Amino acid sequence: MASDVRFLTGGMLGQVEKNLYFCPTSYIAHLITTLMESKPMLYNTLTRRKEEFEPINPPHVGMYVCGPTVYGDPHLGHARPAVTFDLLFRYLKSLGYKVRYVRNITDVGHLEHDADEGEDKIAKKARLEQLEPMEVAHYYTERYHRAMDALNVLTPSIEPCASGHIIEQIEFVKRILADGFAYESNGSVYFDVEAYNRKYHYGRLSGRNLEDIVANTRELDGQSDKRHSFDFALWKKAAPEHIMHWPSPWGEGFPGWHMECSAMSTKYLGERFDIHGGGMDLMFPHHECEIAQSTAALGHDSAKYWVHNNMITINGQKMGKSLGNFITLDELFNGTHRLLAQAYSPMTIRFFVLQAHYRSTLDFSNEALQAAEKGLDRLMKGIETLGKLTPAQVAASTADPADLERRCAEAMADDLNSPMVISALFDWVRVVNQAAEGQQQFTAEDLEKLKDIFHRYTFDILGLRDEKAAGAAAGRDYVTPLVEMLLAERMKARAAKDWAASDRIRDGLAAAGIRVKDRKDGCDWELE
RNA sequence: GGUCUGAUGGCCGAGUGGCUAGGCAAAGGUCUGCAAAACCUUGUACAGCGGUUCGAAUCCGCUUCAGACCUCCA
Repeated sequence: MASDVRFLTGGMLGQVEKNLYFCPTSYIAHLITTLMESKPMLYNTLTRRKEEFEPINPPHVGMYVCGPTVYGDPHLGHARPAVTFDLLFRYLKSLGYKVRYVRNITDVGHLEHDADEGEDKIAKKARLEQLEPMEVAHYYTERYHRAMDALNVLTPSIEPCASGHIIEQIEFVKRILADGFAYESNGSVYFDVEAYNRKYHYGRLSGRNLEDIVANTRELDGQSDKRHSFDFALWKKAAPEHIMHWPSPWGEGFPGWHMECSAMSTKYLGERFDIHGGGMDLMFPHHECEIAQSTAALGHDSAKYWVHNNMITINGQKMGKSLGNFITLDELFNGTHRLLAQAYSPMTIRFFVLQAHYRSTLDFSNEALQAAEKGLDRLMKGIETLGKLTPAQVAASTADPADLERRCAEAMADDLNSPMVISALFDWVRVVNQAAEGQQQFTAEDLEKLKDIFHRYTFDILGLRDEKAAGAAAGRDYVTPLVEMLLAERMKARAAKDWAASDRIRDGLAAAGIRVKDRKDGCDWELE
């Protein structure tokens, strides 16, 4: 396949042309092979450009993604990073990498309103519902897992929770203190941003510098233990009413929010790892602080590529808990929300997310979801049709499946362009449908190739699932004999031009949720 | 106010110097006894104004509008 020049993109061809004049044929072949094996491109927030993805330690890839804070039901916003990084996880695995994917569960340390004065989110929920904090965390972690299963999001390799890594976090804080980038104050430990900024650059991920941050951070009112308003907590002293606290060298307390990610990514992926992901809204301050913490403790960068997914919006505004405009995944699946015209299946949601590029905002609307639902249906039906195609007795196929493979591979390699993959698949659904009508022919070999490509990209990489087929399979087996019998009767009636009887059977089946599809040679049927 | 993104046809949404993205919706046609399904055909869409260029939706400048972050958020 590497010798096929059609696989080359414009830029590649340019390089080939430049060298064409001086090179022996074998070298050109080598060049083409090399270019064909060029690495996928991934947008790195740190450099603000697409970069070739090269793992630090191939074939191993370490990926850390910020997971949910488990104090509420998972909503549509959570589906975006989950699906995005599931796509990346699946894609990297399909390329042959051995990926260790760590996605954390935040069950302590995440404060409301103000990073230093607010109440812990889990603890607040526990207080309001009179539950043990661990009950709250467990309940919503379960809910999250169920939603992720429904969305066909693969379980990460490791899913550590913050409360289970207090010791590691304390050790991490000690390292930062020892390196002189933190200070203890009244039982709490704060990161010394100024000291850090003298040696490194605080704000480089989010494109800020300390002066901007100083100018835009409100002044301390004198009540705080912090030296500067922009310093952030590594360890917080627990107030007497606080219900979640652990012993530490600085007294009873709990870790700062940003600490868990630094400690757990280092523990499971090492001091240097490949990918760190999360929502764009976490860039500042969370990821910025994480970089500062890790760099302060380790003396160097920890993550090589920072990947951020954009937000899902509703009426152009970010969908979020704090704005109160979010729709939970359960509500979506059941259609129980005032903004929903109907229920949407988990695969519709997944497809909806995948139809937009992960770095673009994606606007929620019933129209958009309904379009996704129908589009997904078309794709699934196309794959079903493909499964029923029979090879033609021809020397060559009328279309080359390699075209689909190339388009899908190029799209994925170009910063996970799932919309382009879907677009290519749709183009080929048309080809498949044409083949079913006898307007295209495929050799047995090409047919197998085509099936493999469709399955690999649709199911393995995009992670879609044919819900209808799966759900209908059992019911279909059950009703098949009866339906076949009725359809045989209908065929007889049609042969006798008894249209009334024919339509009576068809209408009856339709009422039972069975749609009859007439073909030239007989008929087919499907469950609605 | 600071930093950063974006504005694409009825809707969603790719693309980013010359070549049809795609889906949904709509219209016409083919097939059919009629439907359904499928297929074919149909949309001079790139916020506005300038500039660069043989050529701009794509690059540059300005304007308008929208959004994100700067306090917790995926």
